Amino acid sequence: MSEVRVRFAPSPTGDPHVGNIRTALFNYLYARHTGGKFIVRIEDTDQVRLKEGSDQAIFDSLRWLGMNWDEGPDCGGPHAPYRQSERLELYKKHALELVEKGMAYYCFCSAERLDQMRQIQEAAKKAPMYDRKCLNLTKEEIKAKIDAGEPYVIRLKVPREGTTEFEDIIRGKVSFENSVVDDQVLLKSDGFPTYHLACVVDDHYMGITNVIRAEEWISSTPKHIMLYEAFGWTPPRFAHCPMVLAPDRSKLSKRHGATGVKQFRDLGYLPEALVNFLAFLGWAPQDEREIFSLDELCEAFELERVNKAGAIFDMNKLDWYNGYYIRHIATEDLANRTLPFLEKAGIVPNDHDYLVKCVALVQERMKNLAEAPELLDFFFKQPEYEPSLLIPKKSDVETSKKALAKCKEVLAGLDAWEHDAMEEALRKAAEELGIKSGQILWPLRAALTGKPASPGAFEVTLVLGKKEALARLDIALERLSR
RNA sequence: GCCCUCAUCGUCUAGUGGCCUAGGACAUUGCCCUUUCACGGCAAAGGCACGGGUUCAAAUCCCGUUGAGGGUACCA
Repeated sequence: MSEVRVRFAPSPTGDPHVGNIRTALFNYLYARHTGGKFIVRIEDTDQVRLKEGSDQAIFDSLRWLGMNWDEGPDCGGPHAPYRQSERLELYKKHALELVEKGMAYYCFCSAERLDQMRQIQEAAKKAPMYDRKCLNLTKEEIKAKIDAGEPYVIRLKVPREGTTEFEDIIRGKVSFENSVVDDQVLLKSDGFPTYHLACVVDDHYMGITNVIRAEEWISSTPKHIMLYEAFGWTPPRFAHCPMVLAPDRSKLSKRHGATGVKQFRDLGYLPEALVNFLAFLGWAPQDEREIFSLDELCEAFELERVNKAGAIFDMNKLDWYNGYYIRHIATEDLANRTLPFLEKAGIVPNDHDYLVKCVALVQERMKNLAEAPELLDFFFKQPEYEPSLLIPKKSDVETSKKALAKCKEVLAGLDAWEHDAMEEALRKAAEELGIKSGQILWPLRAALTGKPASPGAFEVTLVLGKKEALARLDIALERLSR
């Protein structure tokens, strides 16, 4: 058995969609699991949909998620070029070869005529299909039209009889009546190939052994198989992955919110979380583990275990994964990753050790990196808050004043600036005042953080330092006295 | 319309004829921990789309129905 070779073949139309990236992931995992090669190929055969900078967005996204490739437009390889717009001659040559063999033909029909034809067919409740008007043009007629500069396309001559079937790795046997397959355009009038021609030619010459792609391609697979047969090539093995769906079960699209990989990065998702989540959309291991690193996925992934049914992209689960990874990476690492988000919010931590200490306190509360500023801002500036925040439920102004004054006294007199001593001293203080610990700890915490929810009072006090803590207590006391 | 594909808790899924009284995770609810919010722990609720077969035995096999998704372009 020869080496597995798979490819991710996106068209450069912008920030890659998470659904496409999930397909890329499955390709990548299959390649790494089998010790095969993972190839990136840019399918830029549609000049209309091209978007500037897409190649880079694709490379960035793959790299960000940790998927590296063995051959591609940027790094080359034995079957370069890996950008279809640079292989036009090859496609044209093969289209012509099929015309020569009588398996494809020139078509001079205008877009308008095709449109009209389809409308009539639809009105008659028939499947829209090319009517083969140009199938029987004579050599002379064809030559005359070409010489006259008439635009043309080349169409595959699909047999009207028989069936075409294939064994899908995920779905098993899939079969189509040839009579429902249209005479697909192979070469467009602008000289570019259609996807169908280009991917078959490239997959053949690039030695692709397994075509792993989304379910939406099932219906075009018979056309591809016919092409392999027409050229006399052995088709690769096919595996059609389930679709990634929106919560309403429709195709996940922009109207459902974030769909691009870069969007998720900007929203504060960790690549580890996105990878783990995406891998579990349509695949599950044999055991009940939920947490897998990319390497562990490579180890465990089996194409045969991929599900058939479409999977809804569940943000809740993604959030859980993200929170999980945030809690489990090193604090130092997390601090570095929050930096861009903090800076964007105008928080510029100049003391790295201090930042790490602060991050440690919010690590188990953070669901995504974008929350870092609102979780951490009070560590870097005096917080704004309503005085009422200083008064916990079942307490009152006077008690809070008393408590805060006592805090000042206790903290100022504390020699050992560490957790246990502070806790002991403050709890004792509450006892002396005859109030519950919550009646002293809530005001303290609120005075320091300005938030109803935050890390614990002792931890925050410790990190903020004696001087800052006392200053904030003064401000709190002042606010309560207004 | 036609063609293809699919169908287990709300969601992602385990399950390949008896280990299923259908397991796990997310979400939800309750309790515990607790100065708050989280985290963590414990518990609860919640599912084999429907109808026929086959079989001693079916979530698992077959047929049909329904529903959902995809395709039906000189887009990929």
